Amino acid sequence: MGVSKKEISPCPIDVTLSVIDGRWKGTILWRLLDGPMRTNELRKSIPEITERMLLRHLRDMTGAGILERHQEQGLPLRVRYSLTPYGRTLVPVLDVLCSWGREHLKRDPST
Amino acid sequence: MGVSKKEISPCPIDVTLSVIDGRWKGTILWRLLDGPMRTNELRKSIPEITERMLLRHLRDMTGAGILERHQEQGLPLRVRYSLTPYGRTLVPVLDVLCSWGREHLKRDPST
DNA sequence: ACTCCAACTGACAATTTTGTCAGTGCTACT
DNA sequence: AGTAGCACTGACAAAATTGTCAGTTGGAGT
Repeated sequence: MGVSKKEISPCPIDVTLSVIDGRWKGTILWRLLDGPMRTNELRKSIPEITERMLLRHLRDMTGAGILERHQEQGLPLRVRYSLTPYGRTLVPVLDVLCSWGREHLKRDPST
Repeated sequence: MGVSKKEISPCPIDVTLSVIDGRWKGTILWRLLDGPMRTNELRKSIPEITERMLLRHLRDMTGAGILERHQEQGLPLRVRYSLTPYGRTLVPVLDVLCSWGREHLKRDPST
């Protein structure tokens, strides 16, 4: 048998996971699926996260091109984060992760 | 507006990710998509992995119910790992991760 | 007998990821 | 003037994940 492509190329599964993982990235993306949110809204909607980690993950994902930061012009500082068009290409991925997760929870509620 | 379900339940995306992630799990699963493999075959097909880490991830995933260990009866010790029926429910998830990863590589070959 | 291989384990170090805590700049409210 | 909120950063500690290295068991090969 020939040498499969798998042995010479990086694993595409890992490529995707490297964009998506991190303790809170899944949760953040899950929130943003419903639309843009402000920094503080995100923080309040994820009570266990610390501000530090939220910001860190937001920056990671912004750097990866899947989120964008909108700073509303004007008075008090208001920043909204949303999926970029490129980030929206992840929606099917997230949906599939989400539904498998739900099934898994039914099967094994310990998680 | 009411309290969304998101604020009171664990994130199902994270549930899935917790099963799938770890430095080498994606790669291992990718190999096993093509069928059962022996411990050493896996090891050779992933040159950068250490034996220790391979075994550790295999045990994690076996414990999570997505892989199974078959010890062939008999003479030299031969162990094969394969996806369980339950683990096969992950195939669509892995496929989607895989194809997004491939697209991402085209776009951003630095990964 | 000696060496090798396959599968596996344990002690421990290095690295990476998270978390804690304090602090900045700017605006709004009273 | 004092307090509070928002977005954010840096220094550093704690914890989790990976990696290194040596060692075990049992059969096979010479």
